[in-house]
Amino acid sequence: MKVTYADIYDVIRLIPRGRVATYGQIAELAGLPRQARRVGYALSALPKGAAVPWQRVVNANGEISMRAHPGADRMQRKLLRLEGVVFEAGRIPLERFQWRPKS
DNA sequence: AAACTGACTAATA
DNA sequence: CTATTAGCCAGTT
Repeated sequence: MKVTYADIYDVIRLIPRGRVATYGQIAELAGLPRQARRVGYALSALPKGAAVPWQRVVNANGEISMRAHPGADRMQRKLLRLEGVVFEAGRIPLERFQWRPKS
């Protein structure tokens, strides 16, 4: 079946406040195993003003991934800290903050 | 229709 | 720690 960017956005909307998810994790939940990259592609195409908590998506290392817009990584960090997510040595301890759906 | 564009990950050296 | 490699495709122009 065809998985569109909108489907990926739907998964990202499920991430609770104060939690983060990795690209690979979202890819898997969206039915796209091993296609983490496409999640990144979808986010880069995210329309301005879309109701998607994009800041809760980080890479597998708990770090913020680079993007075209300069300074955006700094803002992402700020937004996450406001939600209670802690950064240690420039990264998020995923064992504590990664979203675990269903459990 | 065809070319171009991108927020990744895991494995290996 | 860094570098390289293979795996992946919808949306926009």
